Amino acid sequence: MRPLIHPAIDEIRPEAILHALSDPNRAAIFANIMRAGCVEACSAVAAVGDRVIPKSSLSNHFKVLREAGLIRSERHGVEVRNHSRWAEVEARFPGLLAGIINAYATSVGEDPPLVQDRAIPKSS
Amino acid sequence: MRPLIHPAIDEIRPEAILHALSDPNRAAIFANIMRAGCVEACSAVAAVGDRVIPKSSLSNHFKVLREAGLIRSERHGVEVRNHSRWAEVEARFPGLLAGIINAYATSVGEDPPLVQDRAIPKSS
DNA sequence: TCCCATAGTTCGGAATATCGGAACTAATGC
DNA sequence: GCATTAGTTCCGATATTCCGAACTATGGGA
Repeated sequence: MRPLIHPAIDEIRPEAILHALSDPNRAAIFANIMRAGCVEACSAVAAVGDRVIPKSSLSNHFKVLREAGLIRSERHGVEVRNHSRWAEVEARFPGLLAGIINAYATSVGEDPPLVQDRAIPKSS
Repeated sequence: MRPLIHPAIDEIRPEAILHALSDPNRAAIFANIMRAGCVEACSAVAAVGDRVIPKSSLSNHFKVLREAGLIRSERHGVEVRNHSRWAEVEARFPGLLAGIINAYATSVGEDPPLVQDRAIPKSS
């Protein structure tokens, strides 16, 4: 299990961000990470829309978001916590993420790609 | 040779735009269409950066941009003229295209994906 | 009208990427 | 030790991309 890889802020490329967010599932996960106080475990995502996502696919989605520079992932014991890197990305590419997230929000009227949270087990 | 297909403005989806522009070649072509007075023939693109693009690939790039709703293509005799649909897309997804184009422009310092125009033959 | 040149599309196969089930690792608790 | 939970990795099936070659469509001569 190799360590989690994060690009430095000046290594982040627009094409990687666009590719990562061109998948509506990943865009929904990323939007959710920002809404949910910037922390979301992989296991907190059960489904996007009405489609259940297998965990190998979820793991890969988080990897793509991470390696695009959109999130920062840290292992905490057995789980991984994901933080949005919005502020860093916004500083480097002003308006990029807002434009994308707003565009998805605009098109939600026709096709809501909302993340359905899995009930988090007795973690308190 | 089937007719050129353009989505209606309310059929344009953010994921299609992001996918289309997540390819630096296509992003460079699109940026060039906007810079060059919103008209550019397929044959006017010879290369992006130092990489020559075969015309079957170019044809496909224009198709992806067109079907994402980013450009409008019209046949004029033997050639095709491409117009940016910036204004329409901006009206539906404010800030999206500006954010993307600016992001690529920002990262140009490290890796310029500029379109090299082919000399247009005696077309006047 | 026939022929040619030009602009662009379509075909098809190789290379590449994505998806997801099954097996695996790593941490924690009993 | 064994079980459970969280997540990753492996790998085969499927889908996508790339690009050379063949094709189509238009316009312009002779």
